[in-house]
Amino acid sequence: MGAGDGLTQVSGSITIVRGEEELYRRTAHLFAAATDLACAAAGLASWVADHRSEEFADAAAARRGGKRIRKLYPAGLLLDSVAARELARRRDEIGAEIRVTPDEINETIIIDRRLVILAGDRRSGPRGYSVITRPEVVQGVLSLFETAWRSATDLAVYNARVAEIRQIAPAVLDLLSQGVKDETAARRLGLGLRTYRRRVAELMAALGAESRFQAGVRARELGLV
Amino acid sequence: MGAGDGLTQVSGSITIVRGEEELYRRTAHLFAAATDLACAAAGLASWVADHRSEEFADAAAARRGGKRIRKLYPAGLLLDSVAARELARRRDEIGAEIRVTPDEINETIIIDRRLVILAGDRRSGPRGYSVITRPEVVQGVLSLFETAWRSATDLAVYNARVAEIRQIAPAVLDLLSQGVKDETAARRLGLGLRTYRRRVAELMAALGAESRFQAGVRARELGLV
DNA sequence: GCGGGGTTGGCAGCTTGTTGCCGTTCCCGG
DNA sequence: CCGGGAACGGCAACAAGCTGCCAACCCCGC
Repeated sequence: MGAGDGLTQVSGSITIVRGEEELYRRTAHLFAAATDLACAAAGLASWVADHRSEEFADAAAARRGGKRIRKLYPAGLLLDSVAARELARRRDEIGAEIRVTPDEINETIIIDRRLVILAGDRRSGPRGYSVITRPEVVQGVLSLFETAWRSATDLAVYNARVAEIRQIAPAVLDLLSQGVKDETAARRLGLGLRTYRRRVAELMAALGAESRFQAGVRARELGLV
Repeated sequence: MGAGDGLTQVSGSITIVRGEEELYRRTAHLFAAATDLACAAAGLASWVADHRSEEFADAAAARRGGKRIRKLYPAGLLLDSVAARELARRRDEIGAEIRVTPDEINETIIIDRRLVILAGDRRSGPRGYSVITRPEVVQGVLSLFETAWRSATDLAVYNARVAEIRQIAPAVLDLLSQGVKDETAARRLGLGLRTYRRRVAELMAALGAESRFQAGVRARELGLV
């Protein structure tokens, strides 16, 4: 069943594509023609997040034609100034509306409200992508995206909000990832313990984490540590 | 100063090489000719860990010639059965002596006790590798490696030790990375709280982590979550 | 100078996490 | 059956983490 060509056909309206090159081959024309694109990305560098920005430079140039591009990213990305700048660049050069959320994101692309690409588990081998055109599924995913979009925060707004914590984030995250206890870390940074813990709580909020283990996973995932 | 060819010459005996392809190009002959190889790897998939296993298949075939290959890996890798099997394969097919340690590892390769390759920070752009022949530095790094090697545990021994925790590790790690509290997690796994916490403590020991944040970072780093 | 707003840091109460202790249970070997 | 060893799970003591409270301080505008 197509085991050799990186493609698995599951049903008439759900297709599993293995690997990003194959996905690109099959979907490039859809992106080029799309007038409405919605993406939820787990990070800065994934295919979902970045997929061939050149096409979107083209799309941006055609923005007068009514193309709409929306991208949803993890809020934690803005703890890193390089990533923050890159997101702003994507917004400005590509004309994408960008919002961020501390909630965990399932990597998703929705094209013209009628085709959905879901990224599979990243852990095992070449990544699988589900390409779905079944209307009920598309509507369901779109509904979830809209909900997430509505509760997300505009890039510029959130960026301003975390500008200050971003200054201290690397130091705090570094100490946390070394297993340093709060009292020691606070002393090293010349902060009171209460203030250090405030900083940690702010970082955890941005990472959308409810435990320190989860925060560690998230921080590593986003390349912050 | 070679900015265009992926190579930066720092001094007569310390060379910075940018990117793994370039590093391979410059060192392949050294690996082929090496009779003593010592590697400390941060994970399963990094260049340091895996660098062209074909060459070592050759090396294994030539084992009668007196080649010695030692590899040091993070103990946490053995929490994953796929990784555990892969390490055993590398030991058996390549004839490498493999030990594991819970301590944090700096990615290092030592060739014939006279050349050292240190992997640089993985966070920014193409990875830099320092190729060092300066004897004092080589001896220093070698000394550190020997110390780590001595305190490390043989693969088979550690593997047997964690075989049982490995069964439950995925479930525990999954719950931890979702931010689930201990009491809830224990109930979900049908364990008493004290036993769940024993499991968590064992996982943290294998990960060499002293805080849950650090454990989360390590677990993610090793691809366990 | 005064008032308002925001931040800091110590304190305290509470929750969560860490680990020793010990009785209970199970398994295995003699 | 008995004894020994290991694991489980409840309990408790303690440490670490979370967060509200509030006084003190700083900055800014009027």
